Amino acid sequence: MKLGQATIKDIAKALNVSTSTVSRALKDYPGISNETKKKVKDLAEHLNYRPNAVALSLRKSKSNTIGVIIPEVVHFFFSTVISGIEEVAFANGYNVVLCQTNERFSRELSSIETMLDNQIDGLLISYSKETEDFNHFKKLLDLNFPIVFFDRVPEIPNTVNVIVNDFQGAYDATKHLIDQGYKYIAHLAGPKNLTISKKRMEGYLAALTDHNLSINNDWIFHCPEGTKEESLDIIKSLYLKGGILPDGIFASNDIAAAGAMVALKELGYQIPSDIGIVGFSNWQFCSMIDPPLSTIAQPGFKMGEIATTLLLSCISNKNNSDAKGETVVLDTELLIRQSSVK
Amino acid sequence: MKLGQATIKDIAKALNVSTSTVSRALKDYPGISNETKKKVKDLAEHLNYRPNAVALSLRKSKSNTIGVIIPEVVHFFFSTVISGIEEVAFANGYNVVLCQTNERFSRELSSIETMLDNQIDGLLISYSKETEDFNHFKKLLDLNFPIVFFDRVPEIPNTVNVIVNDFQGAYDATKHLIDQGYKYIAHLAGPKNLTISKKRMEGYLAALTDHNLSINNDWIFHCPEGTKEESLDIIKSLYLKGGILPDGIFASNDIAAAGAMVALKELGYQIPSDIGIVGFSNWQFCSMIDPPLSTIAQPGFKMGEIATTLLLSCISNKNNSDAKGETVVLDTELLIRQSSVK
DNA sequence: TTGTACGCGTTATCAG
DNA sequence: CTGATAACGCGTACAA
Repeated sequence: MKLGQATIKDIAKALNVSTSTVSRALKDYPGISNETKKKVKDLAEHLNYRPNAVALSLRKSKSNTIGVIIPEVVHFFFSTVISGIEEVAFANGYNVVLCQTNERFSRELSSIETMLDNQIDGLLISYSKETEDFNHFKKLLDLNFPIVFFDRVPEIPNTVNVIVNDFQGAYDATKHLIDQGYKYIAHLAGPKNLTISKKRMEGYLAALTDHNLSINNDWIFHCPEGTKEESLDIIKSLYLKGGILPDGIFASNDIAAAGAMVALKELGYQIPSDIGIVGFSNWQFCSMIDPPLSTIAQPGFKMGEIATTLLLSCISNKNNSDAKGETVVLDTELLIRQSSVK
Repeated sequence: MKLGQATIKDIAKALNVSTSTVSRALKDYPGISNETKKKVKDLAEHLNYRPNAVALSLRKSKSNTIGVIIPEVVHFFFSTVISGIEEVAFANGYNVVLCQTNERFSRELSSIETMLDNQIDGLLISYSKETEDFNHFKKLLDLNFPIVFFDRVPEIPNTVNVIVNDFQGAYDATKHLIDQGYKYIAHLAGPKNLTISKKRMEGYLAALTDHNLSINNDWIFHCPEGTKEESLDIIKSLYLKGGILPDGIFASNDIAAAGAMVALKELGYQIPSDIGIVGFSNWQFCSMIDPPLSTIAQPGFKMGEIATTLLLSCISNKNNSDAKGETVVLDTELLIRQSSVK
């Protein structure tokens, strides 16, 4: 909207100079007399002049804005990443526009379109669960448009990615359960088409194998929704079936772990004495529930910072075309709480 | 950045017509032959033409973008509000730029400035804990700039606000504790300068008074931080002091309630049999902790929807100047879980 | 039915 | 040291 904001033109008119003079004076360009410079600056301050960012974008074909696309804000990990992104972006004079896809592919597509219409200089994205086709990314990458993927990264060559070591995190979690004496460990896995789900599953399997524990495919459950209810139902029906049952659960996310915990408690099991549980992400509630949930902490803030730093450097190096792909892998941390300590 | 995107000019050149013809053809203006219209549209589609939103903003002095300022994304309530905002905004062709202040006044100021530089059409804001001076809002309001306040609203006449009935929510929570037989009810209050804190306190006090319970000022604690640790410390030191102690706690937010719960459990109290607890906001963890936490649910999504609807109508009615203030009050809902049921 | 010219706010370039 | 001009991409009043 129009705020009656003073423009460079207004200043020029008031001072009887040209707009170019005003522009130069304001930016301390060489070759402006101190006198006019002072006059201009004083008036600008007095009128509370602020350059119109839209006009600048148009003129310079650069908006100083980056787009961020995430699945959901109501998600501890992602909201932490956002904070990291904002910090670095603001510190470097960049603005952030944010869209959540609500895990829907169509929303992802339309968000990207809109952001491009608005001339964003680059894109940070963690794609939706529904996204199985990466052509919308490839098209942009072919045009040399700066994109950094974080957490959920596509299998496309030469992209710039920031991820956590999901394999290692899952391995650590599972090994920890094993070290605690749990021998029959089930896994609540994430959505099938996400690499993070696969890596976590692999870490889980590797830990079992490395410790000579057998793998039971009936104890690996996919949780496409990721809701508490989903895992609650899964675990309940598993334990109600009877037979040989797991004495440990590694869940690929905390919500699923919490659901499992509720289910087990309702069935009368004691945690951690009967069954040990470890989650993934370190949501705030982990330390609040009973027993407190052991989990794998992901450095979300740091991920946001790094992803943004990388993106900004992509943006400035866009000419030096030889853009090799790059994947930064951040370490996770096993947080041992009571849910897994016998 | 420049994406090699086709412009209206490119189409015009390719078709040997003027840019105005192209412009008109694309928008189905009257007075364009069907023939050229078709040619233009076909080529536009073929080139994947999309209008440059920045140029449009400049031309029309309208960006179709609204700014949203909140204290923190990592906050269940606010992230829910964001979803509501996005829904309505997108449905009406508006974009959303988001900034979090991290509860800092300086960040609030700078975010607003930046957003104005980017020509946002209106602002949705829930201000920071540190904000005690509202001049930055007043200035904009005087210029007739569209602002809608939500949840945390300033005491300025004739503003447009969306809030929940904090008084009633707090009253319901406290009354519920009383109905359950708790007689000595403490209050963990929010930051002093927020109206929501005051209202919740008032609701708490009114419920006590209405039920002939005495008010004990030593049992009212302010929690400026709102962290778990803060309330944990407060409650621990209270109960370690001994003497007559509360048998009920109404916390003005769930995190504080959770902290209190941890403290009490560590001290060996049973919840809810010894002490009943009710929180405020209905974070996801409420149903996961043990015992599940009774709380007051706030309709965050709806608040976002309504606030945005109001803002958009402010934006379109900016001429019909007689803008009276308006405050929409949404109902809360008492969710009774085990933490408060004797 | 179509084209010309201008302006939105800014800066880069070229002249003076 | 300063000014005029063009351009970024688009829409529109006016002219033809």
